[in-house]
Amino acid sequence: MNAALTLVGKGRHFASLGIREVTRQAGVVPTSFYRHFRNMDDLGLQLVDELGLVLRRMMREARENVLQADKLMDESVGIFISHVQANRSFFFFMAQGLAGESRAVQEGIRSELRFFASELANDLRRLRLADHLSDAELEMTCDLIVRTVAFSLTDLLGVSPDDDYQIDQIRKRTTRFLQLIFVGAAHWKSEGT
Amino acid sequence: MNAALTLVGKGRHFASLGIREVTRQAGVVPTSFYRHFRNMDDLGLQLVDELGLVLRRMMREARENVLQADKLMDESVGIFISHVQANRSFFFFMAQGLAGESRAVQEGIRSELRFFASELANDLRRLRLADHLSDAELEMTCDLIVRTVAFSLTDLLGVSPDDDYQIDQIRKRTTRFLQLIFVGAAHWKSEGT
DNA sequence: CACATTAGTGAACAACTGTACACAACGGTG
DNA sequence: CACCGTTGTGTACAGTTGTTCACTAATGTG
Repeated sequence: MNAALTLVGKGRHFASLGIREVTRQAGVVPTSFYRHFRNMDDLGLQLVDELGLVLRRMMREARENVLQADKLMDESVGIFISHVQANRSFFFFMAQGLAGESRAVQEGIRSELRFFASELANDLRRLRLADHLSDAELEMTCDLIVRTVAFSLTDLLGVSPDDDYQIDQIRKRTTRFLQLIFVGAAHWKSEGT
Repeated sequence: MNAALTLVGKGRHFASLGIREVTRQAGVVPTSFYRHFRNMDDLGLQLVDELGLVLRRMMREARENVLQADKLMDESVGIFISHVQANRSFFFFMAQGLAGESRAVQEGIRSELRFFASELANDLRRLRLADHLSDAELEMTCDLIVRTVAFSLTDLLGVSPDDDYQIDQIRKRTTRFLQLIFVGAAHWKSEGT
């Protein structure tokens, strides 16, 4: 699994990896592959599970560090970006998998994102930051937030990890996106639908 | 190019396609490939160009059909969805390419999206729907809109094209996302930044 | 320690891959 | 018609692929 991630981190697409290639990178003979996985899709599914752990760690850190509501977004986006930097290959895999070739992997990642969104909704409720929204409205908002951040991932993975300037641009842009969404959510009811 | 698109439309990932596979699908001998493309990346780049045309057609249709501002979003999302249905393979390619293996293709698609966002900004200006926003703010809003719709693409491609119920769900959700963003944009200034 | 399970090995296979080359059919222009 | 640039063909080759099988090394439990 590490070998596959390494290759993905080097710019290869998961869908184009072969068994021999992965085992070669792992420093192991091709046949060993079958001791652990039935095929590449299987490997992908197990990677999705590990990806879930990575996302949960990120969420926990965000929960612990976001104390005042006014810095919520700056902090969260910052934590997101630092986790992406620290687990670049995983996030490459995630970005690829969303439109990947294995339906199962695709569905797995999507379900991780849904879970993330619903956890986020819980947190916002808990912090009493969305009292005027119904459950459905809050869920929609969180869904949009997660999607927006997930799309920023594509930007983030497109620039070199050392390019601090570009990364900062992405952070600012993402933060403004979230602010815009929050403003929308804050005034949602007043518009009526 | 059609052969490659066909394979992608069948669920294959572009990154995993080989020259022989594509030429086989095209009903042509492998060596013929080199008469038209240097390698698969080259083919990808030319597909991006064609994708640009598809997007432009879609934009034109939206411009012609969106007459009253109040139905703007319903109409636009509807047009988007019908174009996706009509050019499913192209949009598969686009979704894949965003996190694809060829940096050039990636950049090409991203630039198509940027262009789309800036055209959208022009249109909104022209319709006098964003008079209270500065150019930069409008651009940000349109960027977010395009991203949101692009992400919905992933949802749309994940369900069967005949599953009218699910497609309708996606349309409604996407429309609400856009409404939320518009509400945010409408109240943006008043919040201050 | 002895034993059973798990992880890794090496050789082998047919099938497939990208690419090179010299050659043939085609289509339009003079 | 003759000519030439473009597209397509057939053959060839070395390298890679997924998967199989019988084998050995490592591991942890009684």
